[in-house]
Amino acid sequence: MSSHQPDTSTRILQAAWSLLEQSDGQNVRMSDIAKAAGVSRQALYLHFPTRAELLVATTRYLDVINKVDDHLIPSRTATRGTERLDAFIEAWGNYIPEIYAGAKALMAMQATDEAAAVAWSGRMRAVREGCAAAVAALERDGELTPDHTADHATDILCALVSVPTWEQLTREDGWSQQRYIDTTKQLASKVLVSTA
Amino acid sequence: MSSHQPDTSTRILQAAWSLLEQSDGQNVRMSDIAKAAGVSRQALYLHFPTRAELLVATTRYLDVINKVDDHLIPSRTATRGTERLDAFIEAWGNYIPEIYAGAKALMAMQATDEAAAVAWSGRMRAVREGCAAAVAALERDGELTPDHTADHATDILCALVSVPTWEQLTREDGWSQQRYIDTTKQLASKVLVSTA
DNA sequence: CAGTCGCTTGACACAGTGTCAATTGACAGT
DNA sequence: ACTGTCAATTGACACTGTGTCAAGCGACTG
Repeated sequence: MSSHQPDTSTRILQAAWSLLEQSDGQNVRMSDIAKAAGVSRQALYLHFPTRAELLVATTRYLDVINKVDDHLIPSRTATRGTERLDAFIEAWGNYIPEIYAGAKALMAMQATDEAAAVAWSGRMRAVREGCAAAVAALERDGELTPDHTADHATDILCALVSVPTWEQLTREDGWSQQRYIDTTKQLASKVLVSTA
Repeated sequence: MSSHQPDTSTRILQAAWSLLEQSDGQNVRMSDIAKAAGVSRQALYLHFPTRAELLVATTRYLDVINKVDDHLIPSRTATRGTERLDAFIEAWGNYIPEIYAGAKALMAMQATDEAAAVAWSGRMRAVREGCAAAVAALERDGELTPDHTADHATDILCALVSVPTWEQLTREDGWSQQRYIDTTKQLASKVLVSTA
């Protein structure tokens, strides 16, 4: 609603996202984004100090667009620990493809840009909290395997649902999204739940 | 043995590797390598056509230095499927830290450089063959879980022992190499072996 | 003594990021 | 209408890093 034309910052973010999505997060230059947004290259720097910040802002913009919190409601309302684990994997696992292009661009920048590294690890910290909550729910219900401490189990779950793992299984090995979700749920159960 | 001074190509590869190792594969420029090798920057291009090719050559050089085949002997001579699985994880898992810096540099280049992407996926194909062999050994001994086909199980094992997963657990989560190896063996067993 | 091989020197083209200064156009408030 | 301000444009520039090119040089070989 509101204005017919979104403001320039928003148009830039939309253009950035559209290009990132088209090219899986690769080879997106500032000048490309400017052109797509119908704005001069310098205008980008009036709104975002660096390319890294623009990328970060783009992923944040995505969270708003996709109403990421809504995705997580089933996970938070799930009662039993195992249900919660499945709901978390379902929610996050299905969110990965939404943000993959942005994640990839940001991960690629980490190598050279310190700010990008910090930004990305911040976003991953949020996922880790989701993992930790799922593990805590298992532990509360006495379903957590005795093989691992809660911290240790959180590390494992985090690795299982990481973006590179998703990328390898769905992009390189050709798994469907459904197979990815189902199998990840099953692996997490086998590995973390004692009474499975 | 032989000459007191190794030839220029070798000196370049040694210098490249030394710098990659020092900086975990990041921020290593052609000019840095040239300086470290005591050679002009242009000399690098007389021996390797591009930075990507030099990186690839460096990882190949590592395989020779580390006698990668020797590492794999215990894996190939293991008799039972489960032994073989453990031996493979032990061998490859302990080889990852040796090559990590090179892997990281090559993975970072994939984003922009097609040749680097091809080179890296080629090297990963070799790992996949190791995974497939371990899974085949399990299947032969009737120890493979009925939950997955052999192909599917290979995909899972590949993901479990991937470099990004190793990176996350040991570099971000602070796991010791020993814990990484032990836990990965345990996870692989739980997930792939029927009689575990 | 000529040839050639390996390497050096210095210059250059190119792409991409980030910076700067001058300018324009629109939209206030008085 | 006059002034100020704000958003954006234009065009130039610095910087970094890769890759290319041409000329030259020293050592070893026939």
